[in-house]
Amino acid sequence: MKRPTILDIARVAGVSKGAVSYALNGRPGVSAATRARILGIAEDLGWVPSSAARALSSDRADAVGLVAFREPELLATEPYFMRVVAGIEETLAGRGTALLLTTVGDAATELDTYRWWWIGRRVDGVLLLDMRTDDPRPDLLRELNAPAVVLGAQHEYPGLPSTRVDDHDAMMRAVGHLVEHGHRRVARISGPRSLAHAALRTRYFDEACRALLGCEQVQLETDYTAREGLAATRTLLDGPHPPTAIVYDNDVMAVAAVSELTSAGVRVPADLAVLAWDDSPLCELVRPAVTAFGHDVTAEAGAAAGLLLARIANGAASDVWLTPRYLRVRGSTAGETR
Amino acid sequence: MKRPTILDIARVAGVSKGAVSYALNGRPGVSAATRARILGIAEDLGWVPSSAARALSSDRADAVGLVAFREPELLATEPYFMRVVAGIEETLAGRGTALLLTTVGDAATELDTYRWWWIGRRVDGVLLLDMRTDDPRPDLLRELNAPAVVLGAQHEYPGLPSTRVDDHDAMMRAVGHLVEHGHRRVARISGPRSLAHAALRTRYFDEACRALLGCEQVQLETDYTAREGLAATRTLLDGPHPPTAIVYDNDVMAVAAVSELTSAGVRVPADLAVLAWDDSPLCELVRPAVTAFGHDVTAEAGAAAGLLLARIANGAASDVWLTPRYLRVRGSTAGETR
DNA sequence: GCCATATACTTGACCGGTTCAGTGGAACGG
DNA sequence: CCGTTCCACTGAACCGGTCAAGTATATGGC
Repeated sequence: MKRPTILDIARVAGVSKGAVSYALNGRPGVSAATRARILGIAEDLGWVPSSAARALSSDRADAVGLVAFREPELLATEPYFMRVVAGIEETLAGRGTALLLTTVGDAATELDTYRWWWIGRRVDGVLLLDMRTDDPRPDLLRELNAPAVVLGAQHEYPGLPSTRVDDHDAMMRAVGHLVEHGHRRVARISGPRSLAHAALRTRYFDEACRALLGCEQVQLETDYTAREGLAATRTLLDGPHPPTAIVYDNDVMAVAAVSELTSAGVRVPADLAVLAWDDSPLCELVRPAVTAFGHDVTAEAGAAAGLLLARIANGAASDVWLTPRYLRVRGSTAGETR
Repeated sequence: MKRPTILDIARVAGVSKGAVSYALNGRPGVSAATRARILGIAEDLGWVPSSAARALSSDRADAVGLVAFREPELLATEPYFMRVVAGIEETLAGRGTALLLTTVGDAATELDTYRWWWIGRRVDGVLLLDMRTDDPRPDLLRELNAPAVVLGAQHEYPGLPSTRVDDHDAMMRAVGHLVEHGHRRVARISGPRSLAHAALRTRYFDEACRALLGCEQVQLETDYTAREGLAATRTLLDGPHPPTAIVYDNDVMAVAAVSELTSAGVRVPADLAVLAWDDSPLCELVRPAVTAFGHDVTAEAGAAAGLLLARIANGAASDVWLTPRYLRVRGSTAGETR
């Protein structure tokens, strides 16, 4: 049982395949009656366009790509990535655009993937995630002249439309929230500073502390895993001036810390307040639930996908500012102390 | 700057494009010297095969598909799915095969996706996940004659090679583990019984309880979310004969329960032992860490992807049995009771 | 009644590969 | 020295769409 082609439809309808093509694509050139007849025949035959043929002749792949360059462990634990994928899908679904997904272990493979996908026309464009400082990807994509959109950019990337966030105000509010609850010794456990957003938040944290507490506070760097997050927490608490509140740069570390600390007899938030940067269902999984600065990751990813589709369709290139982050106050900073 | 084609290479090399095709694909028909020269020119020109052209002429898409039919919330929280994706990628990467991923919200869209992907030749085959009772997908894929592999099948699916697991022995060991620790009233909080594995585990749990405890024990059904898991837990503990141990059908519910209960003053495992069916980094995130029955999801998914590639390449169709599940004993069933 | 225009098609080139049936020349055997 | 075989390569069809250019028929205006 061979898959039907437009030629099969043309034969049944008694017209040329050109006419069938016009009819199926809803463009002028066929009468309404003929169009309806052709559509009916296509339906009867169970015709589905050959993506390869379409891609070859119209130079579109009807697919966009997403490359994940993360530790496998983190990829599995952190809800962030799947929420991004879900958001992208929400936009792509129904528009006939597919999502190509791959995970890579090193930066060279990452660049090769973009290059092959684009030159081989597997994708019409790509989404960029987790921008790094001195990230080689924007240059590559500009060189390739491939449509690309940056998800959650902290600054402008010339030539690459982005969904933009600004953590500056959010960080001010985060530290402000802790200060309001009486904290004077606040620390932060950061993700790797090679990531642009982690580096920037580190700066913003310093600024916020200077503004609200009069001096900078200690910050430690980790790889975002629960293991390193816990180790950093221990380092801080065992130090000479243990903080009374810690801002964690992701949900995984914050949740791990709350679990570990409460079971060790540390009262959260009475002895130590915990605030997570990314909000996710994980934050509700532990007790006390974790106060978090969050935003609608799914919606953001959907917006980015929309931006990419627009860029592919007509070269549009304006940034989209995301709705500001929200502070979801939960027990880990403001619970009953008992 | 147009992308180079094999015709460009042919012109530079002074041969026909047929010769270039032979050279690039490593098949006989060109001399070693010519082949080397052509390869060099291709490299210089930065040539990358057009996936569309290749797909069109050779009737291969060099891609496989994965359709996720899950609650968005669960998709984000449960590490399972991302581990599957990572495992698949591990096998596909380097073989030049891409992964098409989509999430769907209903069964009709799910089937349509498979149909379009296959008839439109977007994929050479698909992976099936989360088999349901009376799942319509095997029939559809057999009808389409599309290569497909079932990941984690509990029984044989005629025509569909599978990676097979058998939860029967594992369930016996799980209940045995709890009985050994002195538990006589054991309950289980299941995932939706519309899922084949959840339904089967429900049966196995009954069998294990009859064999090891002399009578069946209570089981409640949920949708796998933390919310319903907690509600079911409450129902059990507030009932007339509260269990002293609960087997949760996924990591999310078990972890949520441990957090909630310990913060409510329930001692785990002294008052209530908790065992999770799927092991994942989540289980290590809470205190006490959650005892879990697990298996190497990443490796399993990789094996399934390998099976699919073999099936696509040569129609091979033998099932692969996975290494048995392991029981990772942690604090939630065997911790110091203090 | 005749030319201009619109409509509803047809025709065929084209996208960039793969593949099969030639073809010309060198090597080889007798 | 001629016929056969093998090798290295050419030429062209083909995959299934898209689309620009061409054609035949109907419609309209004056």
